[in-house]
Amino acid sequence: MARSTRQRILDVAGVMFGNRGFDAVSLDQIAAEVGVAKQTLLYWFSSKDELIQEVLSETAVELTLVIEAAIRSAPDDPLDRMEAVVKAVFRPAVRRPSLLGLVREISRLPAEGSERLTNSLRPLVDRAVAWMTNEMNAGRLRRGDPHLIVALAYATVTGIATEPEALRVVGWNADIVGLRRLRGELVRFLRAALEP
Amino acid sequence: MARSTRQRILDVAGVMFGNRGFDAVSLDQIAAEVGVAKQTLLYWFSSKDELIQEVLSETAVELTLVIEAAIRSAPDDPLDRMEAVVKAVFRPAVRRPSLLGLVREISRLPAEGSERLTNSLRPLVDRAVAWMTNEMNAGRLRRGDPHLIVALAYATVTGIATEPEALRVVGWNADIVGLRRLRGELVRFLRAALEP
DNA sequence: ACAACTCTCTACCAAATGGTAGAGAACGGG
DNA sequence: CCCGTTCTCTACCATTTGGTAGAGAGTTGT
Repeated sequence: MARSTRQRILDVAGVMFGNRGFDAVSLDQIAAEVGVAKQTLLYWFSSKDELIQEVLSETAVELTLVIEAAIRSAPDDPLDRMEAVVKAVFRPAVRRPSLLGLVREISRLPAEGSERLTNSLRPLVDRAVAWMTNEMNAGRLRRGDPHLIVALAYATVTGIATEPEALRVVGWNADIVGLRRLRGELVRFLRAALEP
Repeated sequence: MARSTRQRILDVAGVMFGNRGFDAVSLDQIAAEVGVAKQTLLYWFSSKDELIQEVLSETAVELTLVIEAAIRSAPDDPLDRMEAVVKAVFRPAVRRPSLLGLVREISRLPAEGSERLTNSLRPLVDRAVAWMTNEMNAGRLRRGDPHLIVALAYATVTGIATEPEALRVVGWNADIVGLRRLRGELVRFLRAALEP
């Protein structure tokens, strides 16, 4: 088999935790989905808590890489740059809806566990805040509290990507056309919200 | 005791489900928090599923009332009206952070259960979409797909109100000053996003 | 006073949970 | 060939889960 057992467990656990929540998914269910015995999970990860820790830090790394790559190759204009980041995150988030669902799971984890995760994402956040402050001072973004604006933009993207129910209520379809329209509307929404 | 046992159970269950998720909370824990035996819960609600159904429909009714009251007494200008609704939702949502957390819980429930809930909220959504369409045609709101704009505004409000972790990462404090600043920033964000 | 009803309790139960102990297959290096 | 390591397994365990059975206390209507 190409991917190692450990990696397959991480992948499956990521999807299941992200979609249904940490407590709602049992080790037996994950094992069944992977196609191994539960004890194989406990060989690779000494407990359920360690498993989700690994899943979360893998997710954090993945998101960080995607975002940083998007920033590096993005144009200089702040709104174009924001658009590039949103599009970069949107692609994997839609292909794997559990991705951002996992990030949201953090707030439900015991404090010690979530601490590590938020710390690993903090540099990214700090950079975003500093960058936004600069652009505001340069008059290229609407003025406001950069910390809260970053949080609001994050909340918008994560919220819309993790709540298929809300989208279903307004009659949205998850086909390719629907996805493109959603992404376009999301980008325009954020552009309007951030324009000076 | 003033509030009936049934009502106390509903209140406690609402808070616990909203904060920690349906599967993470056991009937024993709810019963202990209420101060009764688990079997008292099962006397009032024949199963855990029925309990959360009741909690959710109570939440839906509460939200609907709050929003409709805000709309009725709101000014005519669409942005002012939107601001009135956001402020009206923000107050109970902050006093009881589980409120919007519960709404998010819907997407993790079995389809049949979430169906009823989304149906009970649908009239509200339909009215919002129709209203937004009118205002767009009158040139008083930025043009766009009204369905998706409604979903995006909802995602922003719900996202920001249900993710204390995200706010902690950007150094936000949950005191009264912090709350007012957050509410102000949220309203300005949405205003900017919706302005024509 | 008595019957009926409302409400909460103790005592259980089968199933599922996260986790332990340890056997055995597969395999590479000496 | 054999020995140690890596990996996955079967068998088991204590605890917790949602849920049942039924007793008994309090209240109400007649």
